[in-house]
This record gives sequence, C-alpha cells and structure tokens, in this order.
Amino acid sequence: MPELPDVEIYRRRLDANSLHKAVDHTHVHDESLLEGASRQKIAQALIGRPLDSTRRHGKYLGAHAAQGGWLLLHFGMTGDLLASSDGAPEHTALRLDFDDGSHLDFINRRRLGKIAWTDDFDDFLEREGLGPDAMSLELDAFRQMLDGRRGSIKSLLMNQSAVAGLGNVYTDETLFHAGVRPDRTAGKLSYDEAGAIHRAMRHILRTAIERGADPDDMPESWILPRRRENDPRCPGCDRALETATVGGRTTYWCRECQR
DNA sequence: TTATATGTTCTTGT
DNA sequence: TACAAGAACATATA
Repeated sequence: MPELPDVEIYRRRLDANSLHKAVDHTHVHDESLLEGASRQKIAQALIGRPLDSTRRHGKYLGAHAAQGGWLLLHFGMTGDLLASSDGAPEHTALRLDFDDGSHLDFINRRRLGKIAWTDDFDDFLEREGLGPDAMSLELDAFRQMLDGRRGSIKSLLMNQSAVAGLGNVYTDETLFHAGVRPDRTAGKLSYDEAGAIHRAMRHILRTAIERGADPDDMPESWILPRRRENDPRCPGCDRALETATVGGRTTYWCRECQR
C-alpha cells in the first residue's frame, strides 16, 4: 500500500520519464477522484506544455506544470503510477499523453485516491491540515509533537496531521526497531524512547526507499516480510509475533523486543 | 459467502 | 475545546 517510500518511488519514476515533454492529451477516466478540479481544468492547465518538476509531501505527489500550478495525486490504498510506452493498464484514472509518444498512467483500483489541482503547493498542504513530512521532521519538533498526547503512539504516527507519510506497515516497522510497544501512550514516552522512535522512523523510510519500496526486497531483520506468513516470528528473538488492533489497524509486534 | 485489508474522512465520544 | 476512537467508504482477494 502506498506509504511515503512508495510515493517517493513514484515521484522518481515521474521525474525520470515524464518531465520536459509537452503534454498532448489528458484523459480523466474516473471523475469521482477529482477534487477541486474539473476534467476541463486539468486539460486546459496541462495541454501544450511540459511538466518541469516534482515534489512529494507525505503521501502526496505533486507535478508542477511549466506554466504554473500543481497536479496533485494521492494514491489511497491501491494507487500506482506507471510510466510506460506500451499497453493501456486497467483501472487508469488519469492518463497523460506526451508528444514523444510516451504516457503516464495514474492507476487506482479501489477509487479511494485523489486527483487535485492547486496553484500553490504549500497552501494546499495547509488546507489539508497535513503535518510535516516524516523524512524532514526534526527531533525537537518530533518530541514536541508527542507532548500531551493521550492516544497510542501508533495512532499518532499514522495521523497525517501530526506527521505526514507513515501508514500501517511502516509504523509497525518503526516501532519494532525502536523497541516500543505500539499501544504505549504517546505523551508518556521517555526522552530516550522518543529519540529512538524518531531515529528508527527515518532509518526505516530511507532504507525502504533505497530498496525501491519493494516488500520482497526488505531486510530479513524487518517485520514487514513476515506479515503475510501463517506463523510470523520475531526476526530478533524468534518468538511468535503478537497481532492486535491498534488505531483501528492490524498491528504486528513482539512482546519480548518491544516494551 | 463472508471476512479482511488498506488510508482518509466523517461521526461520535471523552 | 481539543483530542481520540470507531465507522464508513470501494472492491479485490482469501
């Protein structure tokens, strides 16, 4: 499921394949995903000029149009972004055709994603109430964010208005590496525990991006590859992993290694 | 057939 | 009033 590392991979894919080429046509196949933008608006804003840069914040990807304005994509639970020159993938919600014959497909299988247009990226982030990006959130700010929070640390890490980018899977991974139980009260974590979580979060995200956000290519020492096994065991101590519902999501954690 | 999975938004509760 | 928790959403898969 697209969390920060996945969206970063999409961003790089768009960067590598779809910049600096004039847009010939835009095809909005699923209008239900449009927010604050019409089919006509997208066409008028993009056709005839290229995209010239990209930006990611949390799970949002922005592509900047050369004549101004940002095309914004949110991938929901089943989104994908394909840059290819052959075939027409199923479930394409938005397709851009470029003048060199290539195209870019924004896929959304379950239609919980979003296509938006904004003149100002930062205004958009503010209106959406998004917190700082998980990769650039400094330690001091992270500690402040925890202060006084009564909910679980897992819920807080998944709350996009607190910190943008983490979803269920990478939150579990972060807390496992920090050695902190997911159901601990966020505001009651020690100074050192907060530091460990912050460090683990950045390490996990950076590593996942380096490995192309491919679940099959994650380190053996991670929980992530074991989530789908029938008898998942802790990569640290080999004890059976616990499953619980925390923050409304299925949570994997180790009773031995996380306190 | 039904339960489950996911991220966000909306609603309800503390 | 702020914060927290849970339901709803769409739909493919087990």
